[in-house]
Amino acid sequence: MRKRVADLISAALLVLQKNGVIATGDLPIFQVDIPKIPEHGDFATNVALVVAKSARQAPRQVAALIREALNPPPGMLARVDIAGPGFINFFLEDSSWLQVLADIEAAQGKYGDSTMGAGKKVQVEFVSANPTGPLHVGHGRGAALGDALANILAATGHQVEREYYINDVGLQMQTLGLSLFRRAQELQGLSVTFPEHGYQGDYIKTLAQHYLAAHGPVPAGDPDSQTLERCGRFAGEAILAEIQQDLADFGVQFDHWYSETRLFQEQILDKALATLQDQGYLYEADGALWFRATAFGDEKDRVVRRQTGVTTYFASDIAYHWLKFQRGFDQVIDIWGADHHGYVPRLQAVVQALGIAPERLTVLLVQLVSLLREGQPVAMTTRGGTFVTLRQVMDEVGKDVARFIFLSRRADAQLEFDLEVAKKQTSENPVYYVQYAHARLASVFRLAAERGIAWQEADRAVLTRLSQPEEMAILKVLAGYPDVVAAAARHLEPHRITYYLTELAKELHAYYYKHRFLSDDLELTQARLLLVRGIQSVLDHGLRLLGVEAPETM
RNA sequence: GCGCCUGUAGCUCAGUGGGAUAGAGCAACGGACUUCUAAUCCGUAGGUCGCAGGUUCGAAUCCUGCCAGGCGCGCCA
Repeated sequence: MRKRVADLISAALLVLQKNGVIATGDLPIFQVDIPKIPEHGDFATNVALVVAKSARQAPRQVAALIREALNPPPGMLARVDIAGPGFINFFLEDSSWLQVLADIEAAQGKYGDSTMGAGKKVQVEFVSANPTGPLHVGHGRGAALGDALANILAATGHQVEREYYINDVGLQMQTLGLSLFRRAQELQGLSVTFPEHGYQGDYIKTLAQHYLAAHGPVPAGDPDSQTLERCGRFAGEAILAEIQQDLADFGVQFDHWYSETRLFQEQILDKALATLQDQGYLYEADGALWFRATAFGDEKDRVVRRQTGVTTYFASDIAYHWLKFQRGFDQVIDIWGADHHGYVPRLQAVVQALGIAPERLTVLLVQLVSLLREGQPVAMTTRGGTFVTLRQVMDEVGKDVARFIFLSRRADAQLEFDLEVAKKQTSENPVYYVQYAHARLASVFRLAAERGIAWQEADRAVLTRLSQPEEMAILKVLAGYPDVVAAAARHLEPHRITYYLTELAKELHAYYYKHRFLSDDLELTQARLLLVRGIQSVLDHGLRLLGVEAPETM
């Protein structure tokens, strides 16, 4: 609907260009907004304010000329006002909003989808937690965000792949192996000193039991390298399996689980570093190999291969991102915890050094989640092993609640998650508000079916029975949905969907309270069923994007 | 010390590439169930948009400085 108005204005501007009122050339960029106040119409544009300067006339005069030049189809516009400093306010005929319901019906459950990303291949890499411990709430937020984002990008026509990068190489795996080894020794009654930087969570003890059951007793003293590696691999694989189960239960399906090990096995690291070498961005100093990150604005150069000859984690990331673009993604989105933000400039530097346009890599930083219980912070230390896992949160409040709360904030704002509030099945908990709207409608349709009410196509004759203010308000909200999805995709902000759904649910609840849908007036009943079916369709679509269930009953 | 994020109602947060009188939920207060699901609805009250400058027709939004909170600044991952 907004687009129809914008097109109308563009056409008018072309007329004015031809008449020499405004400068020829590209059309100026103007906005068509939905005003906050009804008195300002259904849509308002600032076009006259934008054009006024080049036309060398007062904005209100320009606005009048534009209004003259408008050529709307019959029955579309009720009124066009010029207001304030030169805004043009459009008031649509009520009946023109009814088109929305026909649009929804025609889309067959896909109203909100678009083709804006057609032909674009996008990778969303998220969670990617190291397989050294269970997923915690912070990972849950990243999971909800990445998954919803991927859904939204897919709905807007992008070709999307979800990927999880497994850091299963390096020092941390040795530390993990040693932690397991020492716990195993403890279980055998040997007295040990636990490694200072070891993983202390209880889950390591459990894994040690499993290890002993599978491989038999461990020797006293320090492990040889083979044993250490076996312990590390055992723990890593077991933890990864658990992570995969957690994510599956959280409703997240990855297309690829990419192991860092492959970067070595398939010589990808060598190829990527060779590319940088060819470009002249690598140099030797102090016995190490460095990447010249300062050439692209990073604050210092970064080591790629240590004095010891072992490559760094950063080197793996160079290779991994080189590979991502080799794999043909137009857009690569990484979702990281905000504590890694210092890492962004060097990775952006790598992308540029590889000759890739920097805007093709987007790193989304997810701020941390602080967990509360009854308003009191829940203590969390990462290494110490006292943290709340995603599994615990899922068990306690449910997947849908957790996802909805995670998606009810901008990613770059810190999130407070109160377990007690999330557990309440009350209005303090917005997810139920939206789900309830959907279930309520399902209930209405069940009853309508029982009463044998005939369905009706969304044709004009029936729909003109919709004339109540609540009905007009709903139509306008429904008309805005495609814009919301598109904006969520453009800005990579799923929370826009969350807010929209809450608003739509509010419209439904108010409408439901005030008017009966099923009445003796068959035509009116059919019209209202069409309207609320449109609502249900959009609620369902939006909740699906968020990865939250749309229940039939509650 | 340097860098990134944040600062909007009592609380948690929205605020659409600068727009007209800054919004929602919760909490508070007052109302509404013989009805298609009250997990709902209606109403009241509540804000110097952290502070100070600047840019312009117009700033919560852009720029600069300051203040406060969070997170980073390894040849760790």
